[in-house]
Amino acid sequence: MSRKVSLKDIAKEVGVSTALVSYVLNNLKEGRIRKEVAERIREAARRLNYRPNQVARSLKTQKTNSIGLILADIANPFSSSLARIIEDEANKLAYTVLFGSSDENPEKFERLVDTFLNKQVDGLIISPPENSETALEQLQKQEVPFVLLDRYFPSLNTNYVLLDNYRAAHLATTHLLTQGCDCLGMITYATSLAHLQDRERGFVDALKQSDLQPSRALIQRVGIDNEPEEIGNALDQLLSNSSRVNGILFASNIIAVQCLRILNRSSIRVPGDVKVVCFDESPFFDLFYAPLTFVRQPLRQMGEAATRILTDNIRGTTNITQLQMDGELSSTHSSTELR
Amino acid sequence: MSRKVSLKDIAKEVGVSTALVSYVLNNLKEGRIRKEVAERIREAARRLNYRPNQVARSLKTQKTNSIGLILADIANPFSSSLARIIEDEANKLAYTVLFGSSDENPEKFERLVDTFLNKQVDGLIISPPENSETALEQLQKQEVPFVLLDRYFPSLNTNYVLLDNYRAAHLATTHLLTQGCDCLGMITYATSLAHLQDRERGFVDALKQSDLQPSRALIQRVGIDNEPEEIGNALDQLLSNSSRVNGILFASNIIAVQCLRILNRSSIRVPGDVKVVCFDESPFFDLFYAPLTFVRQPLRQMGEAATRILTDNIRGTTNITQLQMDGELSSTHSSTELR
DNA sequence: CTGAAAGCGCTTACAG
DNA sequence: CTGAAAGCGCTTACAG
Repeated sequence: MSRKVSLKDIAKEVGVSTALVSYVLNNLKEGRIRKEVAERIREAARRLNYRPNQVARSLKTQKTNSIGLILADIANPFSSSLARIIEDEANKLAYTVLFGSSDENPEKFERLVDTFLNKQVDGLIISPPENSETALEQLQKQEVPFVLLDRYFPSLNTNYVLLDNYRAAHLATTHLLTQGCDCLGMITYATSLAHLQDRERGFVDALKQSDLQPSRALIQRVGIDNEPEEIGNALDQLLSNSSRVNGILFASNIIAVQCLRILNRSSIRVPGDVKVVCFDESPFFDLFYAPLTFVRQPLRQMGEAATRILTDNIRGTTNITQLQMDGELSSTHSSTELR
Repeated sequence: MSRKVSLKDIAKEVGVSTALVSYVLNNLKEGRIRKEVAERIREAARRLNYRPNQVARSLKTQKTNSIGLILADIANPFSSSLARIIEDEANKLAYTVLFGSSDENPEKFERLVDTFLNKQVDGLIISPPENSETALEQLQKQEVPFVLLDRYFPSLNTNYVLLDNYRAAHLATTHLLTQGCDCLGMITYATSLAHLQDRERGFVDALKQSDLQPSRALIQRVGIDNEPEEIGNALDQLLSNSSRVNGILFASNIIAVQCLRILNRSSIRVPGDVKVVCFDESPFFDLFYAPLTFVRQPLRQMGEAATRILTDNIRGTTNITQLQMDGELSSTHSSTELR
């Protein structure tokens, strides 16, 4: 690459100090620099195609204006939707975002954190995997600004922004009951992650508290790596003769899609034979022949809040913000359009 | 944040120069440093929780080991799948990735390029919007390593990796013809983007060259911003009485989903009333009641190739690589599983 | 085997 | 209004 032009080059060109060039290009000391000199500096910068080296600036200012975003898997539509919202909000606040996928693997997660911190990101937005508490405590000890997104650890007093999963699951379950289901099933994950346990508790409590107590309720748990076979087996269990459920709550959109495709193939009709409610929304739910009911997470609010809380922390705020937002029950064929 | 520990702190602690510390921690001059000293340095680094400051390193080495990824919209599953593949490949090659969405807007695109270059990324992977040729020529002039992904400009001699869209569309169209469609439609974008024009040419040429010439063939073009209404109108046009098509090629998965949902609601049966082939794959296609045929792009090969070509260029290669990869016609209910 | 020193490209307190 | 100079935290040619 042809040598890049630096402040020094401009200074030489114009015949002033680099300090002055820096002031002018950063619009500092506005009134205190001769208009004429300022203009010559700007002109030279333009002419030489000057590009401020943010790396040098970062080294000096100890700020990179970049944040790290760690999700389970950016290829998951739920994650990429959040990523997009965070990107927009971060850009608005003059931050760039680095991203990484943890694959639910705490070691990989720690490696990502390490890489990002070495790159001197100003803070992190994290959807943490299981068993990452220690790593997060480490971050707290090092006073790295971060906010958890979508997930949290009750044992840790950190910033977080997530759905009120208990209420959402409660709502979804009650919906199934009022739709007349008397034998309910849930397919969720075998995990210690609190947000998923909240969904399970919401399911169970809704059943307990309802007058419409189902004759049976079954919970199937699959691995968080979403093995299609395992999900298929879970569904089979719920639909087997001995436990024929007529209402199912799916704890994620991936579980939902996997199960709906199986229902398609087995010609089990929704909602005729079995009613379902899914967690998370997807524009693709519209492909299903019947309207699907799902818990819509307020993704935009969540992403924006997480980004704002993070940047506030970066800029010095020390208070901890914990947000549980309400989801709403929605249904395709009435939902917002895909873009 | 409690002051960070630097090389200097370790040097002081151990009683050696920072140079030595640097050598040891970078595993340089292996044989030429006393084992005992090296061990003491490593131990101190560990004990003090030393974190190498990549910003300082980058300033000195003129390499950031990060690449910028610019897509149309990271929230689009097609984009996020590519992003994930690129992330993995980049990590393997010791690069971190920054991302940005252009929203098909050339001004926004240029801003992103600018931001990334100011951050001194070592190179860019770009899915360029319309009218970004000048910006790309600029990059060439500045000798910034970059590779185009999914899209290209025939007028520009740049690296690129993309589907052979002409052949893929040809294949898809021929498929519809052999399925007995005698009145074909295509819904694509009104755009100068070459990869989409290639799809259109493939469609048209397949018709011309076939013995199974359809009685009519219609092309509807919608804006690249995917206005649902516009897509709906396009579909209406194809299905209106005067031009009742029985086979449609959708130029993107977004167009496909939008149209399939409308077909769902209008109770027009696929493939009974109309057969369709979609571009791009989506795990969610499985939600559709009937098997869907689609052009599967070799995303993994594309993402990996783009990343490798870029890093090769960063490391000094100067040759230009242009790859058009073959897509294959695939169908849900037989495709790989969703994870 | 090891160290002193320059320098990457900025910012910014200080001095005038 | 403007400049000289230190310093951010590294790397690395050079010298010994």
